[in-house]
Amino acid sequence: MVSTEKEEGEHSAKKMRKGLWSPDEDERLYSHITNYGVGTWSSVAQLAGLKRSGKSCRLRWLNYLQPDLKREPISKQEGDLIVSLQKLLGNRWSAIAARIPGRTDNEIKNYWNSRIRKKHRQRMRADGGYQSQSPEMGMGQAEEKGAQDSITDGISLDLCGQAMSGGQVGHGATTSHNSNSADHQPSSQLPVFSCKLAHPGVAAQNGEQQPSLAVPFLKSYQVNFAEEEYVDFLMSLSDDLPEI
DNA sequence: AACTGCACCAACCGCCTGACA
DNA sequence: GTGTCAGGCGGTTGGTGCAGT
Repeated sequence: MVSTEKEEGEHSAKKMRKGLWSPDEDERLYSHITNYGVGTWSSVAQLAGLKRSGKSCRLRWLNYLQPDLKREPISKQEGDLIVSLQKLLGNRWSAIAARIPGRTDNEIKNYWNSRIRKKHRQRMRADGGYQSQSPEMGMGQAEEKGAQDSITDGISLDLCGQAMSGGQVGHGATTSHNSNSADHQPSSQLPVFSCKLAHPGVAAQNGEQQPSLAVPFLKSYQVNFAEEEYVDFLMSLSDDLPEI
């Protein structure tokens, strides 16, 4: 676990501290960055008096200390958006995070991985599972593929109406525009998916640097789909996406 | 009460890329 | 053209808390 200051002192002065951040370290890093900015991360670590690598400081700032981070758990709407964007962009967590304000790539990655595990376990229980896999496989390719299938199913079932800043993905019943509820629609009715999903295509095509969070959405689509067309539409968007 | 399995989360590791000398 | 360094990214690991047995 986290070594104490005394233990640190007993080691080489140059030895980098690892493990969980203490409140004091957080305070040092936060006040340094808010007062002086970042500059280079290695200098931040040095100037803030932290025995941490620049990488570690950067990670702590981006994933925890940044003032504009959301603290509440990922909502169902955000989860749906993550699923949709993962389908679209693959495991490019930073690209996905750039489209979900207040969320970090690490947070999204953790959410995704736990979701994959959950879906996969449900599937294993349901149909006897992938018995050819070794138990220590972890999140190997075969396991992930099985889980991906489940998640594709989840896209068509779980999406619900919610305005996001820049991107919207939602669905309502075919015969009704009342889609405010986050509950699943009855499966007896074919749902219609509405999708307003934006991406930075224009800027990238012009060779401009992709903005991180400030202006992530420069082009949008707003269409309605039957359920079986929805995933195809998301996939087709990927052809229009620039390499990010 | 003790144990076990699971979910969640924070952080590290290794690799890649771009900037710069 | 090449080497070095810092930053960024995705994958993975380890710790913690909670629920179930």
